[in-house]
Amino acid sequence: MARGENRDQRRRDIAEALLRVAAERGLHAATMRAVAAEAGVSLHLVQHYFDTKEQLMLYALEHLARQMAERLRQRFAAMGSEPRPREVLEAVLAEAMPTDARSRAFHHVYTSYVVLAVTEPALAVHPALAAPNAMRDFVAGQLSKARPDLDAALEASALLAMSAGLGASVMGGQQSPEQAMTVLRHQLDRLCP
Amino acid sequence: MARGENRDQRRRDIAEALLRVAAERGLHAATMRAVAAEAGVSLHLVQHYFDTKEQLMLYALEHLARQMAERLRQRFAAMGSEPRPREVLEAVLAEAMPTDARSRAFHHVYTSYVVLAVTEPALAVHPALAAPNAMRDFVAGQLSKARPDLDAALEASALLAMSAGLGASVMGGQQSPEQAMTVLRHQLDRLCP
DNA sequence: TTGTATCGGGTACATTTGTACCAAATGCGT
DNA sequence: ACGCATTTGGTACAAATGTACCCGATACAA
Repeated sequence: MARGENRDQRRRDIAEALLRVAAERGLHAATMRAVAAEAGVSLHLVQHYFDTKEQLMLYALEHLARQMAERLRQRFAAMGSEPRPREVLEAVLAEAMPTDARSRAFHHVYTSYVVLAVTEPALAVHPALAAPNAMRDFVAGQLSKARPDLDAALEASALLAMSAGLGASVMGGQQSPEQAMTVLRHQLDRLCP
Repeated sequence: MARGENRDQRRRDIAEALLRVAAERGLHAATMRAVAAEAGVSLHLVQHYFDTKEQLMLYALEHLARQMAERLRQRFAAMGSEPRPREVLEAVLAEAMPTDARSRAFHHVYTSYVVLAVTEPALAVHPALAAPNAMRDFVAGQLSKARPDLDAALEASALLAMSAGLGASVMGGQQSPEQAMTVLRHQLDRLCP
């Protein structure tokens, strides 16, 4: 039996259990015991696969980033071979919106990590939290392709900030996902007619 | 001696101690003992003025909202009697940007509360977390005054979302406050020429 | 078969946290 | 001066949490 693969699968299972607990009860509720119970394993097993809680937290964050990247990949694959920039941008920004339970959970946990990173240096340096930078460059590239006349970096920052802010307000229940998407599309209309 | 006033002052002192701890070490680090130590009083005193930790948390949130409202009032007072909408909007949105240590602390703690509210119903219903709604109405009013031709509610949502998102990215260190303000002013230029 | 390393489970322990209880001190009216 | 209510302080306690330790079981190598 390939023990290595099995080990990685176990680690993923446990990390996903942590993300489920964090999504439903908050990241502070993701204790070692709660994660073990959610994963259906013993406390010692969690300790066995992750020597310390910090390692588990970091691994779960990486797993979260992997899931996000995978979902984006699927969105791109669903589009044609030469999609229009406007189409790409709308897909990316829609993915960043908490519409269903899964994306709500993602937003909640990711924001929890971001807040935690403010006071935890070990988290702050983690590459997964630099994802917005890569996203900004990508959006800027698409924008400059569609509208070479405007300041792509600036507009990309504005667009992503608006997307993040709208996502937060949807999470807070201040507006519905549809309203948020309307606002976002309105901004997109200005940029990519 | 007016004991009532003294009592309120004490409660404010303790609440501010909680906000300081939360800003520097995270809201999860704001334990009863940590707050007492920060306030320079005994643990029992904190218990005396706030029967339970939840009450302390709620009161501190209200105090945070009061401080924010006070700062906004000062910004308005510093402007002329009949300020131009563009001026008002820029002041409001600048206040929402984490430029100095104080506004950084405010952003950090407020976001911590928002994240907590996702899983804590007692917090979710708190009026202080509905502040963005009032802010949106206010911004929409200023916008419609300057540009009656556009959809004020929609543009206000967009502007506030962008402001919140930019604030978050400044907190995360992805860009400087100056860069964020540049982006924000660019959007304002589009709306209020 | 025997030894050994990995996987799995249960229990124990020191620390921390919210809360409760009991004692001293201080201010005020009588 | 005395009694009483309020304020302040110290200690105690049950629950939870991260971590460490000990004991089987199982699969592979010699």
